[in-house]
Amino acid sequence: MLTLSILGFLAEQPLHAYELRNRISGLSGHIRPVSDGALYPALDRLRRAGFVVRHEAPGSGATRRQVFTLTDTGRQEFLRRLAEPAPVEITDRNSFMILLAFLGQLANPVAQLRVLRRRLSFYDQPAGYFYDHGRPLRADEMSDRFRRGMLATAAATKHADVQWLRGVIAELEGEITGRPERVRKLGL
Amino acid sequence: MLTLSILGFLAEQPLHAYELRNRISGLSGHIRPVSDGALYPALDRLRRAGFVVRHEAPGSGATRRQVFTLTDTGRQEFLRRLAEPAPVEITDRNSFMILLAFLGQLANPVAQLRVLRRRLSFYDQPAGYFYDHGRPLRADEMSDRFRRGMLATAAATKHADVQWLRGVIAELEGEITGRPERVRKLGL
DNA sequence: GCTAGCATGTAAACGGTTACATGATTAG
DNA sequence: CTAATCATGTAACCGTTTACATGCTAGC
Repeated sequence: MLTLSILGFLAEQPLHAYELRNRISGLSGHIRPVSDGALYPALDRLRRAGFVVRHEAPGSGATRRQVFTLTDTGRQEFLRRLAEPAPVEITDRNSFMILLAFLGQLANPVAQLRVLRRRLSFYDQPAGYFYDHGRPLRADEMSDRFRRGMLATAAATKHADVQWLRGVIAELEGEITGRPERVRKLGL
Repeated sequence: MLTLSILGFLAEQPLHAYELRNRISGLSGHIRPVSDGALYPALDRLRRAGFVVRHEAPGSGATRRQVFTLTDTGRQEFLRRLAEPAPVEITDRNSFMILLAFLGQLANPVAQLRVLRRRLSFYDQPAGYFYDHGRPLRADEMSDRFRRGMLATAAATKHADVQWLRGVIAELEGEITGRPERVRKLGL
């Protein structure tokens, strides 16, 4: 996920590591700030893989900035990862949010729809959290108030997510079917 | 977090690794099933640390089960980790949910309250996700619909969490102040 | 006959956390 | 004068993922 965040921000504009760190930390709501020990090696892996190139620039302080720019293959890799996310990037909400932050960079709305529909279909399968003899327990069967709270807040989150997903999917579908019609009309 | 889940389930009853795996996977809503390569080494670390003991039992199939039982020091460690969670276990929602799943095992409601209040106070600080020249952008200032969606669903989640936290905190506070009064009344 | 479930493990590779190391500038 | 911010990095340690390895039983 760190790698995708780096590629995503660099796809917008070249940035140096320090600025990347701030943006990535902001992306998670400062819940889990990136550590330098993760960021600098990650940038070097990307450089060795040929996805970014590095060049020096003066900093606002004394230390010179190492500015990273996405290469063409880096951009291809980024778009591929956006369009074909791994299963965990769909199921894990934190990971999906990072995907969502950069989904707008996927130029094709059909590709955007594919990702959003995968997330929505994941929500189709009901998620039972606790089991008694293999049977998932319903909220009202649970004696523990904290576990009931888990289920209640999870349900609220799911509801909000599904509502939004349905809305944005309908919006995109309208734009896709709407556009060719208009083009046809204008063309005639 | 894997370690806390293991300790939590073993605090309820002795279990073998396979059963633990099922419960831990269920706990996350099957979003991120535990891999054997994480579970078995984790159990062995706990055994070497003296937090669990292992003994054999017949399985339903051919392979014999390795049943793990929490030791007294293991239970102490578990309760300590529940009562004094690391910062990331408060800020990261996934981690906090695991904490919540076992918070009922903390016998003292005052200790439970301390944990819940820490989570609530984390929500006090506003979370800006994207920045423009250092200034956090509001949802209506953002041109990207997916990023607006991120903020919207995050706000809904936060709202549900805060509502629930306030409710359960008030409930616990009532029980704490209520109980001694009744005891006093009965005592007189 | 085959797949799914039950049941336990190991090893290599990878990536992240924590701590260490350095040094200039700016605001209180 | 001191803390925060800017700015870049390294090294040890730790835990997770992924892939490999084995073998029985029950249901289709």
